[in-house]
Amino acid sequence: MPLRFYNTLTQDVEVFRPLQDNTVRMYTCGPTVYNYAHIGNFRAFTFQDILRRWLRYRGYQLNHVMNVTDVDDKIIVNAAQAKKSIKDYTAAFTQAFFEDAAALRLERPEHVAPATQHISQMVEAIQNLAAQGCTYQSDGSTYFRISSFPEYGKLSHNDFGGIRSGARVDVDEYDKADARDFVLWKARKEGEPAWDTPFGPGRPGWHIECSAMAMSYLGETLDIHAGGVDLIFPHHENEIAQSESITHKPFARYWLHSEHLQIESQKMSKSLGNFYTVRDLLEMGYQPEAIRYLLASVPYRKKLNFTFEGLKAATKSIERLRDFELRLTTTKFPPGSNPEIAGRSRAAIEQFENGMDDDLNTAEALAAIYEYVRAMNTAIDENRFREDNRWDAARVLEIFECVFDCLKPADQAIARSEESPVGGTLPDSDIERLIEQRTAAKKARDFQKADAIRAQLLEQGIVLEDTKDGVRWKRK
RNA sequence: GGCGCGGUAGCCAAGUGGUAAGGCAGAGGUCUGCAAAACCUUUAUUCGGCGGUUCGAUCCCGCCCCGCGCCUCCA
Repeated sequence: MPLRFYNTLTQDVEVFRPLQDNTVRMYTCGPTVYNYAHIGNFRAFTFQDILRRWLRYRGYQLNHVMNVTDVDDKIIVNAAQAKKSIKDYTAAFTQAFFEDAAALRLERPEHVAPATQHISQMVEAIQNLAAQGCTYQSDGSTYFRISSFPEYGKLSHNDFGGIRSGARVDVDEYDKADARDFVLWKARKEGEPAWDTPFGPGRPGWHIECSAMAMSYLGETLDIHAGGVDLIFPHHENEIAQSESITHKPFARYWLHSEHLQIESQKMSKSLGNFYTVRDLLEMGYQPEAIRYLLASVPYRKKLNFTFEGLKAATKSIERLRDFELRLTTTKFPPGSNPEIAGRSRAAIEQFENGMDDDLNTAEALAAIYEYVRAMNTAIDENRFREDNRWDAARVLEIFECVFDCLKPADQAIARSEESPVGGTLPDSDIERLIEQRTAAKKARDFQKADAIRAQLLEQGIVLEDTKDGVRWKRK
């Protein structure tokens, strides 16, 4: 089965094919840098990362643009409260965002587009819309006239036909002709940043940046546009209205939306205090790979119930896979290759691929890995695993890592020094020497001394495992 | 009210018209000087409830109950 995605536009699962040759032109809605992004935000960004990685695994070249909204109401308010310039304020949170993203091993898109660096493209887009009669001005602001776009509502599947200007709209509340009209350009206000334009000084409305930047980097029709479900309406609906009014062509062919993350079955909110950032969780001592694994392990269209129990389970799951990888690389196997193992490896890869191809069903893909790992552990226990089968197993783990990227530990020196400043980093040579001493003690049947050495190493975060091929150790 | 998503074992979570993947946790066991790791067995006669279609439904249809999201800024 070919690669398929659920398309919000058609409400159906569709086979994916890029418009032009082998390149996928993709636009995703990035962060608004008014604060630290929380793990709910990062669920969406992790989904986008998984999407990127799987597209590439499937042989596509990527041209991915992500915007950074660096001017909006909240930014203006927060920066003022922090007594910082907009520029300094957003620069700090932009940097923090990419630090967190790096901790979660999110690939950097080919283009990161800050809104304030693309004002001219937005101005051009608005002028184009004005020329086509899709806009009007009111009190110095420029609005998009929704009645000029009959298809409005096709993404969110809302029927706005019945709602006409004046019908149920409180005309005093807005300066808009129709309650659903949205602002393209906000009139200048005292104390707010503003740019001079042919249609007056002011700053961009939220939606226009995505249309303008997406089309300037990727052309009139994108292959994929992705974001969180909360963006379907009005943001993406408005993007379609703007873009298609300009080009009269489809703006994006596949619309992919990730579901929200909930915390302990509740909505995430500041008032409930259940609002976690990546750095909150890292400070609690959780591994970034575990956060990534947890966010990636639940298929993106399903609500993800974040719990600490789940985060701990993710940590243990990764440990199991790491232990398997360690066993593979440290065990001595008889020479040759067992064709049964090779065949089982190919089957695991196929199952993994089938899962991912099915609208990025990561749960299915993971099941393939775990079933495989258990089968291989059994094969090793029963001495059916051969030297050359190492490469079969390594290939399976490699493909897993292409997507999940959580086996290689983060910089352990840093992680450990934060967690246990006393413990420090014991050099490998010291560890090896202590292990030799313990082995000698064991040989002399001095188990008390042997266990003391093992306990001593454990205090340093070093776990020993006796195997028939000798002692294996790992950092906890 | 409109639009949309979901309710599967203690927790997380796949899935199919023919009788329930996987992970974590729990219990028992094998192995081990003891551990660790690994493996084995075990944990849903049952998939929110009630009807219907069908030889047969967790999966299709209807109704109901519950949770969540969007409809204003929001991943």
